[in-house]
Formats: sequence, C-alpha cells, structure tokens
Amino acid sequence: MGRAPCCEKTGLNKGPWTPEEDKLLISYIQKHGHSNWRALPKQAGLLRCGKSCRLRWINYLRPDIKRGNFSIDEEETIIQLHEMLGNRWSAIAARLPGRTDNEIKNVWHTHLKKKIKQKQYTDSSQHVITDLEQYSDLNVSKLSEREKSSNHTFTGSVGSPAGCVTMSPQPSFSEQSSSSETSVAMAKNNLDMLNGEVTETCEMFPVIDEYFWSEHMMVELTSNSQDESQYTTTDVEGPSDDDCMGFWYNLLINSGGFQESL
DNA sequence: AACTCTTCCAACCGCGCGGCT
DNA sequence: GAGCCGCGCGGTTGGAAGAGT
Repeated sequence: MGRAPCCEKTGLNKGPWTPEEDKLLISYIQKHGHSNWRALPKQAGLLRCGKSCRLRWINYLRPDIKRGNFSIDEEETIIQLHEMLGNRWSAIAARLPGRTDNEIKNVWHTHLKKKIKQKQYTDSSQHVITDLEQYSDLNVSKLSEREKSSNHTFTGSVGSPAGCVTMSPQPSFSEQSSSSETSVAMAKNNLDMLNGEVTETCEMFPVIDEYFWSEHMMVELTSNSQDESQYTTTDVEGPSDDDCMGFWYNLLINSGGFQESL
C-alpha cells in the first residue's frame, strides 16, 4: 500500500490560481502567518490543499519575490553555484535573494543548460575529431552491411555506439571523462559492436550529445545512408541540421569511416 | 490567416527527512 | 523503535504564448 495522499483530493481545486484565491491566501497569511500549511486552506476558506497553498505563496505571492528576467550576474552566479552544489535548487535559491528554487530550476533548464552546452560544444568539438583520427579503422561500411542483413535502421546519438537503440541514463558532463579516452572508447565500442562483440544496447559508454551540442541530438542512419537527405535530426536544440550533418561528416571523414559510401 | 512546432513557466507529484507521539 | 504527519525538495508535466511555416 502506498503512502496516503498529502491531502483529501476530492473537491479541491487544482491548476492555475485565480486572483480571488490569491487574495484570500495573501490576506490570511498577512493576518495569521503560515505556521500550519495543512490547516491553512480550510481556515482561509480556500478549496486547495496545503501543499498547493505553500507552493503558491513561496513561488509567487511572497512579498520579497523579485520578478522579471534574470540579470547576467544572477545567471553567472547560478552557473557557479550549480557547479559547486549540483541540482540543489533550494540551496542555490538561498544565495539569490528574491529568487525561488522553482524559478532557478526553470531558468537552468530553459536557458543556462543550453548556454553551457553551446560553450562546451565549441570547446570540445575539435578534440573529439582528433581522437577519432586515432581510431581510423572504424569502418562504418560494416554498419551498412549489418543494416542490410538485419533490415532495419540503426538510430543512435552522434558519438554513441552505432546502433545503440536504447539510451542509458547519461552521466553529467562533469562526471564524464573530458579526456580523449572517452571518445576513443566510444569509437572502439562502435567497432566492437559492428563486429558483433557487444549487444545493441549499451550501458557503459556515455554519449557526447547531452552536454556536447544539444540535449536530444539524434542522427538517423538509414539503410541507404549514401543519400545525404537521409541524414535527419530530430528534437534538436541547438545547431541546425546542416551544422549537425557537417559535423557528422567531419567525424566520419576524419575517422576514415563511410569512405565507401561517400 | 491558419496551422504546427517550440519554448517557457506555474503547478503538480512523489519521495525523503525530521519531529512528535 | 515504530508509525504517523507535515514540510521541503527535486523532477516532471500541461498548457499558454510565441515563433515559424
């Protein structure tokens, strides 16, 4: 049996707060404070659960909330604090007066993460190509053969072992090796997989994508991969399809892969 | 103008922790 | 020590708004 719900759900409002509800909550807290969130909605005449009231107050109605866009300084502070503290949003919020953990979390996921990825992409793209040069026997034509024989399309992230259909949870960039070992290991795993030495799902090798250029960069290698138009990207945040394809070609050309196809 | 896609953010959900009995 | 309860946290989601076609 699971844990009992935090409040009686039936008959309670959910979703966006109305101005009337806001008024009720503000005036109640101004008069009585919020010593007991669970009892508060009833006493304030609100058809909400205590948890919802607390969230509304903390994230939106509190008088010391600073609204509006984050300044550059605030963004840099968040990035620095995130490096130190990780996803401890409340701890980060405690160091940014007027900002809430929820707001910081949202800003991180919508703006800052991309910003960092973009920077890391610029910084790291060159060494990955160099690493793959060392693994120039990665022969992607084997992939085409396997695709033909298995009659299906391999889909994988750039940098992940080819044919890796199931994406495993990704370590954060800080947890990944930033050295050449990672990309060489990935390239080796590609080859091993093509040689049938590993299974098609892979758990151990991190992909470049998450903190490399975008969160969900996927490159589909279709069975007739000679056709340039068959390289497509989906759910891309960041570089355009053209950018991705250019980069992908660079990887293959530099690593000696796809020479037959090209 | 109409439709689709993407982005953003307020709000929800489930879990863990600590205090109390 | 066990069980309950309330609170706080972090992850996730739904839908509105904006951008693109």
